[in-house]
This record gives sequence, structure tokens and C-alpha cells, in this order.
Amino acid sequence: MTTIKDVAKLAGVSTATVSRVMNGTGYVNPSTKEKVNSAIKQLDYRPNDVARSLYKGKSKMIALFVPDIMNPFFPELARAVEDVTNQHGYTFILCNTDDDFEKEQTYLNALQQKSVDGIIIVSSTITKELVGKISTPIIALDRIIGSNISSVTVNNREGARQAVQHLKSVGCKRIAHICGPEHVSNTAKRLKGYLDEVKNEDWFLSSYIVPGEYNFETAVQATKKLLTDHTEIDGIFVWNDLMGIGALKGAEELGINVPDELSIIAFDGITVGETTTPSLSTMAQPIYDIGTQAAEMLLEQINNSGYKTKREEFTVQLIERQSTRKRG
Amino acid sequence: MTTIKDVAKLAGVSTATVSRVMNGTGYVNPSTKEKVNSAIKQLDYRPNDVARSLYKGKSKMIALFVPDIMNPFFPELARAVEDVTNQHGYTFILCNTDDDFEKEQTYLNALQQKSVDGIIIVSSTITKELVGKISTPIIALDRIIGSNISSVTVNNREGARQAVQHLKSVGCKRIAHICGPEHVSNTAKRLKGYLDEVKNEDWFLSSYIVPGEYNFETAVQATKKLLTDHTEIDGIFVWNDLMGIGALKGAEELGINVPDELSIIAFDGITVGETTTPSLSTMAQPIYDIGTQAAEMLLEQINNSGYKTKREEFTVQLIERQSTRKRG
DNA sequence: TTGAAAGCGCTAACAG
DNA sequence: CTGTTAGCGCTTTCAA
Repeated sequence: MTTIKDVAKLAGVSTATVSRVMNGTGYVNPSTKEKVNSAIKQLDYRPNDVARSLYKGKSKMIALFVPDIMNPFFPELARAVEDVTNQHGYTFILCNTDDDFEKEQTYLNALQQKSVDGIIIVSSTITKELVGKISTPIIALDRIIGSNISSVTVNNREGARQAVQHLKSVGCKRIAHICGPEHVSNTAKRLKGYLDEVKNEDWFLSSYIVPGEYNFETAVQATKKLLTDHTEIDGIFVWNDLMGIGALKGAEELGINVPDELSIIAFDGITVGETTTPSLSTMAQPIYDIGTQAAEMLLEQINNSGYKTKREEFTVQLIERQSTRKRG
Repeated sequence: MTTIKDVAKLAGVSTATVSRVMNGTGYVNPSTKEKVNSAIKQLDYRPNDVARSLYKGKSKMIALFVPDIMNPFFPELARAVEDVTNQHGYTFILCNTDDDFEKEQTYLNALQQKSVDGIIIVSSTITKELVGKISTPIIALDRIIGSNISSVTVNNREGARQAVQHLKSVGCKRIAHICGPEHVSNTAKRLKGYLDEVKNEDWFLSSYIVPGEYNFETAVQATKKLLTDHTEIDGIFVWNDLMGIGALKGAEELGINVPDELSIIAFDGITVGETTTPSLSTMAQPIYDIGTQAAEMLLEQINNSGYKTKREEFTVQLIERQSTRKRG
């Protein structure tokens, strides 16, 4: 590998001068600058980032922790973060944590040891204590970790309310809710939103609330059980799109027509929701904007020493597709 | 940050001894080892990987280039690579290239400057020339780059043949093919497999072959046009699952029933294929195994200086789902 | 305007 | 068995 020394030698100057030329720091005579630049070009020299990092204590790398890369929500998010960080000359690292505390810890250590400059975290298991011990800038995404960690979220409760309102508006009379995983904070929030809308209805039964897991197959089964136990159900608000697609499948397997006999709406707004038949109505999060915002906040926190904790909340938006339709 | 010096001081030994204890290299008296270890624990010391990398010229990082993180195929693949690399103590870096030569080049430079130890590349645009200039170990995935780059692929042509055979076996009489993007090598291979099976059929028309893009919406349109122009078509082999789901949607929008009037089979075996209604028959690639294999080959190449170029080919497997069914 | 030299934190000869 | 020392490639005072 060619080093700064090689360049210095070829240009007939000291390594300090080469460094100055590269970084545009300090004064350097135009003619020697010329010589240095041509030496750089001639040798196709590229500085060693590791050496730089060692000196500076910074690596120009940013990481994103996601619980499940297989859920399309996260690739869409990752895409946004990647775009922003790349634009600013950072290298992007994606870490899949499975919402596993051990894995998160391992990653956190590894990244700190590599002088990663900042981390964006989507996690339900990580603790404020763990994060508090870390000096690396951190942003919480989609969920809130602690009061002194900046976060980017959406209005989950209000969004859930709107979802249920929409089901009512298309004529649903008995509306159920399939929940998300218990340990995820959004689960409680969306459940609250659902309850806001139904708890005073005379038809409401607590058994209309069914627990769910973070995956397709479980949602299929939960839906089938729900619809078998309660044949009167004509609307379901599902915790997220992935599970919503499972609900679609469950209904189909029971021979229940969506949307004629049953309306389904979910939450997230991932692209696959458009591709199903029927396509899935949803409360869409502005996924790309969320990722962008988080990345920008992180960069600000990295570069401004006087940064103060922020809390950003985005608004979800109803997207009506085929799985909910006005009934006559 | 606590450094090796702090540990040395606390333990009353030299930094060299601390280093030896950490790395288990060379002899060290049990009792001093004891002292060092307790000092490490007491200070919660973690070695600086950047300094290590600088000295060793290696970073314990591995990267994966994918053209489109939003296609579920790649997260599944990434998952596999991540698992293997993590197991071996490497940090995994995912790079989204958009099959854009400039982006690939930028990433390649950035990673080299960071002393990344190896790269797995899925790319149709990257050239052997570019890769040839790089000393970092590289594995080509899903596509072949050059003759002296190891690769992991699947039997695309034979798989395509089997897909068409399957369509025939369920009773299809007029079979079309929606191709992949022109510049991707697999496009030609799968097309050849299709042609192997149909070119001698008396019903075959070259207009049964329609060009496609790497996305859902285009596939919907291509399918609608195809089925409108050729109402006799009763089977379609689609280049990949994402586009296959588009074909499903296209047929549905025309009111054509799948599989009663039209059978559809695609290629890849991504999980979402199970979730659609009807679910999508496909030639499944062993995605996880492919990723695992590539990662293992890369690690071998990194660690064995006497490594020789390899070419691994996996076999795809027919998965019959609802989109193809025997017709009476 | 430029060079010499120290040092970022760690490892690996080389002595002892 | 352990310490001293040089050095990985770069940046930045400090002098000149």
C-alpha cells in the first residue's frame, strides 16, 4: 500500500505538508501544493482511514440497529439512513439484533472498540443503563429508550385511533385488534388508541383483543382463531402490516371475503402492502422521512458539542386500499 | 477511554504483558496473568480495535454489496452472511449499491481505506478490471464477475427449464416469459432455460417473451399488456418472485383467475411468496445456504494464503404453491 | 511557508 | 517469564 511517506518522497516534501494539502489545513505554497497533488495522482494514493481514526478517535462510521432485517419496514428505514450518512461521507453499518439483549451488547462493544461515531437504535430490550454508560452519540428510533436519549417516533396512539375510526366509517360494527409483541412499547400505545375508540361501545368484549407475535404465520393463526371464536367480527385493526398480510391470509383460508365480509387495516405503510390481493389499507408511517430525520439528528449530535436532547414525532397517514371498503 | 497503559499501570506490569494476556500469546506467569485480568475487569477495559487494525492491517470487518436492499431476497441473504461473520468475530457491513458503478467504486475505496478484510459482491455492473486492482479478498455472489474471482451461484438455466416443465405438467399450453433486467447475467440464463423448453413448440411466438424491470409495478403492467395482447396465454414464468407477485396482481386486475385460467411461477423463493393470495409457486434458491457458503468461502480466502479460486453452484428447487395447479 | 518530532493505542521482535 | 522499544500511517503542535 502506498503511504503518505511515498507521496512525500516523490513530491520532495515532508509528510506534514502532504497532510496539509490533503486536508486543506494551514498554509501551503501553491507550487508545492501542485507538486503534492500530482504525486498523489501519480501514485493513486488514498490515505489510510484506520491511521486517521486512531489519531482522531473517530471513524466516520455510523451504525443502525434493527430488530429484524427481514421485516420490510427496516430495509426501507435503512435505505434512508444510508442515503443521508453516505452523503456526509460516513460509512453505514447495519446491525441485526433480533431484539436480543446479548447481541445488542456485543454489537455495542464491538462498535465502540471501532470508534464508531454514532448509533441509531430500534430496540425494545436495550436499557437506559446500558446506553447511559456509552459516550457515543445515540438516537432512539421508533421507540423511546430513556429521557436523555433523543428519539424519533410517530403518533402511535392517535394513529391507532384513526385506524379504528376508519373501520367504523366503512361500516364495521364489531372491531377486533391483533396486538404486537408484548415487550414492544408501540404495542401498548396502539392498543390504547384502539381502546380509546371501542371501550365504550356496548358491543365491546375484551376477547376482541388478541395477543400477537412479530410474524406472519402467527398472525394467520391468530386471525383464524379470532374469526372462528367470534363470527360477528367484521373489522380488524392489526398491529403492523406484516401481520396484516397474515390476517388477510387467515381470512382467505376461512373463506371469508375481504373487504365484503371483513375489513382489515394495519400499521406501517411498507411497500408490500400494495402488492397483496386485496391490497392492504394501513396507517402509513413516513418511513423514509423518519430515517432521514434520525440520521440528521445523529449527525448534528456528532458535530455539535452543544447538542441537546430532542424528541421528534411524525404523523401517520391513512392509506385506503382494497382491504377496507364502504359497505352498503 | 481507558487504554492498555492504564491496565499495565494498575497491574504493575508492562503493556507488553497486558497484550500477551489479552491475546493469549507467549508465556506469562499465572499469578501476573491473574493480576492483569483483575485490572482489566476493574477498569472495564476494552482494547481499541482501531489501533489493532492499524498495526495488523486488518480490521475484522466484512462487507456485502447488494443492488437493492428493498428486494426481500437480499435481506435474507444478508442475514446469512451476518450470522456467519458474527460467529467468527467479524463486524458486518451492508452496502446498497443500486447497481450503480459510481457507488460501487466509492464504497470499494472507502472500505479499502478502512482495511476491510473481505467483500462479497452481488453486482452486474462491476468490472473485472476494477476488482482486479484490489487486493482485498472478494467473492462474487449470484452472478459471476471474472474467471479469477470465486463465485457462488445457482443453476439458473436448469431451474428455468424446470419451471417451464412444471407449467407444462399442470396443463399449460401457451407459456410466456417475463424477463429480468437486461444487464443482469441471470436474465439471459433463465431466458435460455425457458427457450430450451419452448422454442420447438409449434405454438411458440417470440412475442411471448417480454422484457421486464427489476420491480413490482413494471411487472404488473407487463403482465397486463401480455395477457391483453395474447389472450391464449395460460402460463407465465416470471424472472423473479417480486415480479411474480406483480404478475399475480396484473392478472387479478384483468379479472383473470390464478390458477384456474392462468398459472404463474417465478424464481427466488423469498418468504413473501408464501403470503400472497394465491401464494406463489417458485423455483426456490437456498438463499440462506448461499449466503452461508459465500461467507465461509470468503473467510477461508482471508485466512488461507494458499487459497485458490472456487466456483460453487447450488441447485434450485420447485416449490408448488397455489399459483400453479393441475387443470382438469 | 515548511519540516521535525511526538503521539494516537496496540503488537511483536528482541533482550534479558 | 517479562520489559524495552520500534513502528503501523497519519495529524498537529512547535520551531525555524
